[in-house]
Amino acid sequence: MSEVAATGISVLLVDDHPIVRQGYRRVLESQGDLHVVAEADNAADAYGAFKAHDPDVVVLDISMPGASGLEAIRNIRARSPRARILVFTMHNEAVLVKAAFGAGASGFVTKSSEPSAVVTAIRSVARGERAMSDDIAHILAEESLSPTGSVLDQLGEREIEILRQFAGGATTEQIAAHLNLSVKTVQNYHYLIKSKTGARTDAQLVRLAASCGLTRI
Amino acid sequence: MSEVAATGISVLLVDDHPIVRQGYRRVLESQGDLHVVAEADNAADAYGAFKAHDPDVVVLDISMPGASGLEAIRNIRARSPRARILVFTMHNEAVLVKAAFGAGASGFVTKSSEPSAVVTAIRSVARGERAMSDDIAHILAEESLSPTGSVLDQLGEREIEILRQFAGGATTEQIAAHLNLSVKTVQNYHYLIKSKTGARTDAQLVRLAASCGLTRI
DNA sequence: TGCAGCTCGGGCAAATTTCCCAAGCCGGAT
DNA sequence: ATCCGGCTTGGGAAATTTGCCCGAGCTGCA
Repeated sequence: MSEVAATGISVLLVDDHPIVRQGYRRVLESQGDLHVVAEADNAADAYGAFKAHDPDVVVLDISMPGASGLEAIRNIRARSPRARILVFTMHNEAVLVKAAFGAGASGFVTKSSEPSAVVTAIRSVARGERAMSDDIAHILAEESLSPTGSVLDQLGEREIEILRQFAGGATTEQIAAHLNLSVKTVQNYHYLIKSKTGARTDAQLVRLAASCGLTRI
Repeated sequence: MSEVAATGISVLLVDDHPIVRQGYRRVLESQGDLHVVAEADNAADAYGAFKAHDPDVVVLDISMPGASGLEAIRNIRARSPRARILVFTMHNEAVLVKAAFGAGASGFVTKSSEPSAVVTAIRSVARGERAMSDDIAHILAEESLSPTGSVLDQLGEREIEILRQFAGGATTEQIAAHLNLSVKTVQNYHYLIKSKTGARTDAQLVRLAASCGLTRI
């Protein structure tokens, strides 16, 4: 592994937009102590690049959600528990942030942050510290004060899975077949999810799922 | 106005993410002939910055959709018909592209394009040419061949309005009350819209509406 | 004039949603 | 060990909605 103090901080950049990667690369390299040693344009390639270059920090954008971003984090951490991963995305849902940290991320910075915030966060993460941008901290703080946590916290695993598929456009039959359940059970879940979340309409459910990063539109 | 050949191309950068702007700025300036003379972080400020700096090209990102991006384009073009605007976004829906050109954009490049594509597009647009990235051209070409144009083209005004409200989360009753229609009529529209668009599920309908910019999530 | 398409709504069988209920399971608290 | 609570799975029955067919009034256009 690299000696941070001696050689600076090596960074693996994961983002699905080439131009965005190039931009970040320039911003980071202009700092002097940050070196982008590799790039990947999708979650699947991220681990290969990580193994090949053993960077001090992985800066992972990925338009998220879906789960591919989270999977990439888990993927890397599962095999290299030492890995430092900084999530850098335009999304700012509390659920997403929690999920990212839960999956093993060391930091979470939104794109609305000052450019310097990313750089600072990378250095913090490289030192083994946790890091997040101010807006994320506020959102998390706000959320921890409100009695009602994230909407998804009220839902069980099965419910979340069914909500995801439903919001993705699947019919009740398709979901039932997919999960090996009776149509009736899926219908009941559908109803249960609506009551739990307070959604009165399927459309509201879809919007909810989307705003929680459960599905991308 | 500036002499392109003599002074290079001046660019106004509009993007809501500061770090992204900084990245683009570096990428563009490294080209030698491109100079970022101003930045704006929202559609509303874009025109002010345009008037103040009279750039050769406006590179406009804006997370879109909504309409704020389109409004910014119309806004600028309405008062400065000479303005060259290059839309640069991660969205690639045909409807959005058409809307952008319809609003007066000169070019449309997606973020999935090669970095060089943006630079090339900026130069083309500065010369007064139309420009678009390969993927956009393919999507438009594909669409022009399919008998079904944009999904929204098949829908009447009333249908679109009902679809918008429905996708926004309104119940059938609310829509009926809002538009002074019988619930039955709204139900019939709901059904009609589904058959016309081929959506089999309410969720699919919402996604469709969102992808057409009919509703923001 | 006549056709075509949008808007509006009735009707009715079939499907779905809405609730209520029960049972098995599992983990944590007593 | 036992009980409680929550998740998961489904049945049942009434209430609604959907899927499709229909007719009527209106407008624009050939």
